[in-house]
Amino acid sequence: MANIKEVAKNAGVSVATVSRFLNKKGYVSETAKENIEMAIAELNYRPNHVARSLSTKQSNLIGLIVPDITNPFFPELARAVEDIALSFDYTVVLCNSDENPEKEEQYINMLTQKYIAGFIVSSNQLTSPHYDIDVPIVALDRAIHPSIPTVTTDNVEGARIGTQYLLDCGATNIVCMRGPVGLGPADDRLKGFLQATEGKDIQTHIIESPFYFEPSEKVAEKFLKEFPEVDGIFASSDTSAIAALKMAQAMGRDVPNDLQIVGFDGVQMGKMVSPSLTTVAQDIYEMGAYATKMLIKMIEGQELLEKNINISAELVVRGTTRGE
Amino acid sequence: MANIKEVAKNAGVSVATVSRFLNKKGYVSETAKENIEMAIAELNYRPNHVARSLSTKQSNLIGLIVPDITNPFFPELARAVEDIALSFDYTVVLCNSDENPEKEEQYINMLTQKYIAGFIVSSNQLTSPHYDIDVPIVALDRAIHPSIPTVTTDNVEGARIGTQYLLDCGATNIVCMRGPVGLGPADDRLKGFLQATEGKDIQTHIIESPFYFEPSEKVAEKFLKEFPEVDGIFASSDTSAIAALKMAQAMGRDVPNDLQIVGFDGVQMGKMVSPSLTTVAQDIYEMGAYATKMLIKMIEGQELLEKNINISAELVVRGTTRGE
DNA sequence: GTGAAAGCGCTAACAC
DNA sequence: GTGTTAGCGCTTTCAC
Repeated sequence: MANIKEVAKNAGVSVATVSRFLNKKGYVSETAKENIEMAIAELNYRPNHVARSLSTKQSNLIGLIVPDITNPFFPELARAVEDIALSFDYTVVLCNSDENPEKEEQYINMLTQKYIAGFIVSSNQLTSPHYDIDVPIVALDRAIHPSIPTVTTDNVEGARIGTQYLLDCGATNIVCMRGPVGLGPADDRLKGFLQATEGKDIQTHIIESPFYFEPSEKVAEKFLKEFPEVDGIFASSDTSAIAALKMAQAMGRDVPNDLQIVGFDGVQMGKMVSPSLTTVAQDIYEMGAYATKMLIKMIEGQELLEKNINISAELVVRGTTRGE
Repeated sequence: MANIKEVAKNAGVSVATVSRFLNKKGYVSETAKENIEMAIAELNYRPNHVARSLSTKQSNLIGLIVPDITNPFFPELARAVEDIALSFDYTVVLCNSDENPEKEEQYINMLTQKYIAGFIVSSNQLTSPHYDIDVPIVALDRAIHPSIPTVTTDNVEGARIGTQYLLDCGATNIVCMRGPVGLGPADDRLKGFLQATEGKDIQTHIIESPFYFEPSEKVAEKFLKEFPEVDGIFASSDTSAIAALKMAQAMGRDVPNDLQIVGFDGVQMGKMVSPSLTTVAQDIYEMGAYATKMLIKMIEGQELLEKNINISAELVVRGTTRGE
C-alpha cells in the first residue's frame, strides 16, 4: 500500500502539501492539487488511519454500548447508529455490556487506548461507571450525569396514551406490567399508567416484571391465574407484552376479545405475533440516528443546540386491542 | 495518559525493556519486571494501541460483516462473535452490508486503513467483492472462495430431517417455501426437502420466498389461497415460517391441527410466537463462536486443523406441529 | 503556497 | 539481560 511519501514524490510536491490537500487545510495551488489527485489515483492511495490517529490523538471510531444486542430493541438502534456513523465516515464498535459496570469499564478502557472518538451508551440499568473520561458521550434513554446529553422517549406521556387507549377500548380491570423499580424509563412508564388510571372507576394491579421474555411469561402466568378477571394488560415493554400474549393464549384466553394488551417499544417483532401487538412505539431508528448525529457534532467540536432530546412515542393500534 | 517512556523512566529501565515486558518477548530480569509493574500501576499506564498498530501494522480489530443486524439471525451471531472476540482482547466493528457488494467493499477499504486484523463475513447473497486482500477471513454460511475457511450448517440434512418430521406428523400436501434461487444455503435446504419427499405418496409445491417477513407473508397468502388443501409448510427460514404462521392464522387456519409448519434457523423469536415454532435449529451462537475462534487462530498465525466446519442442525419440536 | 523536520507512542533490530 | 535508535505514516509548526 502506497503511503503519503510516495504520493508526494509522484506528484512532485512535499508530504506537507499532500497532507494539506488531504485535510483541506491551508493553501495548496491548483496545479499541485491536480498533480496530487493524479498521483493518488495512480497509486490507489488511501490514507493510513492509524498513523493519522497517532498524530492527531483522535480516531473515527464510535463505541456503541448496549446491554445485549440480542434484545430486540437494540439491533434497530445499532442499525441506525451504524447507518449515520457510516455516512459521516465513522466506524462503530459493538459492545455488549450485559448491564455490568465492570464490563462497561473494560470496554471504555480498551477503546480509550484506541483514541475512540465517542460513545453512545444505552442500558436498562442504573449503572454509572467511569464516565469521567474526556470523550464525548450521548446517553440513550437514561440519564447518566446532568452534563451528558441524552436522547429519550417521552415515557410518561407514551404510557399515559397507551393506557388511556386500553380504557377507551373498554378495559376495566387492568394490570400494569411495570419494568424494574428504580430504572428511569420503567418508573416513568408507570407514572403515565397511573396518570391515565387515577380517579377512574376501574380496577388496577401493578406488577413488576423484567424486560426479558421468559421471566415475563412467568409473571404473566402468575397474575393471570391470580386475577382471572383481568381484561387488560399494559406492559412496559413489547417483550413483556408478547410474553403475556403468548401465556394468555396458552391459558385459553382470547386476545383481544376477552383480554386486551398494549405494549411499549415498537419493536419489529410486534408485527410478527398474532394478533399483532398494539403498542406505544418509540421511533427507535430515529433515536439512534439522532443520538449519533449529536455525538458526531460533539466530536467535531460543534455546540449542541439542545442537550436533551425527547422524542415522542406514538400509539400504534394493531390486533391485541378491540378498537374504541 | 502516561506513555511507555514515562514508565521506563519511572522504573529505571529503557523503553525497550518495558516493551519486552509488555509483549512477553525476549528476556527481562525479575527485578526489572517488578519495577516495571510498579511503575505501570503507579502511573495507571495502558499501552497505546494506535502506536502499537502503526508499528506492527496489525490491530486487534475484527470486522463483522452482516447483511442487516436487524434480521433476527444476526444479533445472536454478533453476540457470539463479540463474546469470543472480547475474551481474546479483540474488538468488533459492526458492518451492515445490505448485501450490497459496493458497501462491503467500502467497509473493507475503510477497515484496511485501520490495519484490521480479520473479517467474519456473512451474507444471504452470492456476492463476491474484493476479497483478494491479504487479511484473514472466515465466511459464515456461504462459500466465497475455496481458499476461505467456512462455517456452515448442514443445510441439506437439516432440511431433510425437518421435512421428514412434517411427514411423520401426518402432513400429506406440503409446500416448501424455498429461499432465493442461487443462494447456497437456500438451494441446499431445498435439496433436503426433496430428499425427504421424493418417491413418497404426497403432494408437494415448491415456492420461492425471500428471507424477509413482509414478502413472505404475501407469498404465504397467495399459496394458501391457491392451494387451500395444503396441510404442511416447510419454510427455509424461521422468518418465512413465522410469516406463514401469522398469515395462516389470519386466514382462519388452525395451526397445528389443520396446518403444520416447520421452520429453519432456530431464531429466538420462534419461542415467542404462539403456537411456538417447530424448527430446524442451527446453533447460531456456536457458529459465531467457532468462526471467531478460527479467525483468531488465523490472525495469530496458527494452522487451522479444519478449514470447513459443518455444524449439524437439530430439530426442535414445539407447537406448530402435532407430534408423531 | 510550500517544504523541512519534529513528534505522536510504540516495536524491533542491533549493539553491548 | 538491557539500552540505543531507526522507523511505522501522518500532522503541524515554522521558516522561506
